[in-house]
Amino acid sequence: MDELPTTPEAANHASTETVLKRAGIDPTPLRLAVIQVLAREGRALPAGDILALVQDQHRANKVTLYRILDLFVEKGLARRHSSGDRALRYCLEPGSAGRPHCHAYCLRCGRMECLPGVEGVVDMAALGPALAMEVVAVEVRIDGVCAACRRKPSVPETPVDAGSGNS
Amino acid sequence: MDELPTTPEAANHASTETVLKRAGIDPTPLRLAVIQVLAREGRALPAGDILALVQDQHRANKVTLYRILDLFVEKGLARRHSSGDRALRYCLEPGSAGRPHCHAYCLRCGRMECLPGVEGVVDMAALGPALAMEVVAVEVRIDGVCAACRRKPSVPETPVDAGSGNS
DNA sequence: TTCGTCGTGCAACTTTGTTGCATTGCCCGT
DNA sequence: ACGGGCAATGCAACAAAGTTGCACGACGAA
Ligand SMILES: [Mn+2]
Ligand SMILES: [Mn+2]
Ligand SMILES: [Zn+2]
Ligand SMILES: [Zn+2]
Repeated sequence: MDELPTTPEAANHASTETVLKRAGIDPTPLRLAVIQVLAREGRALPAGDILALVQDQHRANKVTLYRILDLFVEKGLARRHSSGDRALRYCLEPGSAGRPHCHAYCLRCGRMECLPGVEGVVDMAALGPALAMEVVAVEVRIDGVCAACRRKPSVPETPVDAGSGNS
Repeated sequence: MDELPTTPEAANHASTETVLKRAGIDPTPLRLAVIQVLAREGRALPAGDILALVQDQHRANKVTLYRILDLFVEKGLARRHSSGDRALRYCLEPGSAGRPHCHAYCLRCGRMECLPGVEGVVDMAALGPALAMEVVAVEVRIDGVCAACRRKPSVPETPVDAGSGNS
């Protein structure tokens, strides 16, 4: 089953199907399209953006998309994060390893990049009082202005539409 | 110079007014009620909760509340945080120091407690790639189950049809 | 076939927050 | 006192993101 794919496209399709199956998820065309969008973009996207990208190839409904995203999160395939704006964002586990990771959110363009895992970044011991709680997850988000945006004139343009040139 | 009252109670009328004035905010009755609720609760509250608490004493409209909260955030009096559910939460700077701090969010009861500052908790150097961004804020949230909730039966309300005389 | 489940779609709804505009009270210059 | 701004508040309508209820077609098991 570890055949070398001949093209990146084929690799993407073949391996995402395998990923879904191994997670116990029936690899329907729509689910494949969703996971491929997430894999291709490699960062945390709001559902609206995912829908727009998926719809480039597939007719799709937002309710179904939300259900697919919930399923991915439930099965540990994807993670859901909040960005401080109103929309939650979804990303794959980078490297398909199941480790939680930090994010960087650009307040100007709305891009949310995945960063290394939280291990070594957060010193849980320094949070004394927090340890009164049974920890389930640790969210770390760096808000700021990304390199690309800093290079651009700081035009007070339309603020953060969470859109990335799609649709 | 910035002597805080020795008791939290004393803080509740005389000093909240001073805090507002020093922040350049006209201390209207409604604004005083809002900051007093935040000071009294000492944790991060969603706007809906703040409105309910304020309305115990004061007739108030949600639009005005949102505008007051925006103003507090803009003037650096309060902070806005996301909790993973879709309501943003507001808290005062603990100790009236202007330092950002971490939070603990209970997934069961929804309480969001303020924790110590992020200094000493997050190792920014460990985030290599993130440093491509000009950092504006660092959000750290610990999700889990708080001590109080862990003590309670894990299922608050289950539609189990045990023989309790319900037909 | 008949049945049940699964994946999807659509409309209506809920929650959270925002916009537009009216009203009220206050300060300020006349 | 008068009148014009202006700040603070309120109300209704709106908007974005997500959820619920229900229907429908596909498909496989009985
Ligand atoms: Mn991520
Ligand atoms: Mn706080
Ligand atoms: Zn950017
Ligand atoms: Zn709790």
